[in-house]
Amino acid sequence: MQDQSPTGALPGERNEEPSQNGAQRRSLPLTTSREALLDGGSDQAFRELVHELFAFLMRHEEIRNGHARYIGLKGIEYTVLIAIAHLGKSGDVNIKTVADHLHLSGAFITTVTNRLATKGLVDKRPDMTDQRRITLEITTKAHALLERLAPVQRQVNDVEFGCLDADEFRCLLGIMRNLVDSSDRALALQSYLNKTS
Amino acid sequence: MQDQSPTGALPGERNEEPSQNGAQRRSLPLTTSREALLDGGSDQAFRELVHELFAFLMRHEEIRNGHARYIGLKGIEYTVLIAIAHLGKSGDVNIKTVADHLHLSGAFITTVTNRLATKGLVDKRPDMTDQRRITLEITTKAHALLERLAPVQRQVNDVEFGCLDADEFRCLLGIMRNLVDSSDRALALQSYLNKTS
DNA sequence: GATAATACCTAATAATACAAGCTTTTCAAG
DNA sequence: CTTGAAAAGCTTGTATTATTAGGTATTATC
Repeated sequence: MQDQSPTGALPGERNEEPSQNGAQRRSLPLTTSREALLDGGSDQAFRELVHELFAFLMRHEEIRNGHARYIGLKGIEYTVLIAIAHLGKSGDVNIKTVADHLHLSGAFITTVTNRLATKGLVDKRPDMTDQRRITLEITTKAHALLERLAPVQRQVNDVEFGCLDADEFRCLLGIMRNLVDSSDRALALQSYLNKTS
Repeated sequence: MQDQSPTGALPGERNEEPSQNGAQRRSLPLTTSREALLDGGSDQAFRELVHELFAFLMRHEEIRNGHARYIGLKGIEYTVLIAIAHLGKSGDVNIKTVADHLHLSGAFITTVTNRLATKGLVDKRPDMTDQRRITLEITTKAHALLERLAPVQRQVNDVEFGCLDADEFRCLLGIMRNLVDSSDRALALQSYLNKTS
């Protein structure tokens, strides 16, 4: 699938200098110690998961960029826009809400939402009860843009997630909900370990 | 969890201008049409999956950056380094192999691997059978670096993926393998649709 | 050989994201 | 009241990340 060794020639000629070739063939240290993730003491499958995760992640991001491009936005602008719409379903949305959800800095969300406001896609109103805050809402114009995108987006999403049946979908959703929380804990641990080094 | 509306005050005052507030409360268009991903005709759960996916993705990337920082590398340098080690298990690795796997441009992989080579972490040797190609290998020094990282990495990974039991792990790995392929197909469809616009 | 295609490199450029410092507002303590 | 700390958001400057364009060398095809 990766077009590995497309030369297909002279297989016997590899590794003529074994002294140079030792490092990466040697076994790498374990990257998890959890029983459930190890298979006969090997973390091979876990490593593969991590790599597949990254590979999917990059492709998914590129698909997002494509959706964005279709309606004249940068990838990150599209991401912030739909995050505002998404978070808006369960309460008022402000800069910090979005920043926390997307795990980006508040300063960055400020600049992106300003760009979106200039384009008339996001409405920034001061919060009634706390004048420091800005309430973010997507506009009717943004809604129309998302309507225009939807037909294409549906087709692409149907292919991207075409491999999922209903059970796998439920399974994946449950796992992802948990992974977000456990990742936050892992980040906290990591920063603690780095501090005490 | 998101510190939504921490003011906790005057809940009755929201939405005093309903005319401004219509857009984001209105129902958004469906983003998938697959039966298996819809729940009573609603794509709400699917949307949530997409958002959880992104949220996890950002946290996972930050954890990677932390691993990288621990051994004095940039996030992308660490990523490329372990990709070379990973791909090296199933054949020779060259610039294009890595670029395809990570879905980055060959030019970018060139600059990153050059940086890694300067640091003595990657060995770039011309391929025996095709002199245009460069065979990439991680060095003994890089191996030692990864050994040093491993103890910390294990602890952090154990927490990050602490929510997975053996069944969920198997399930997730299977799904991810499929998702990488289906994403590639989705990207192809997207670029086709954009061309015919 | 001539031509096309591929692999890689370099340089210039663009997109992305953050840190530091600032203003304003809120809230709690005096 | 008022004073000070903390929080929200904005501005500016900068670092990182990644691509595109243009170029060379090599291989494969006719």
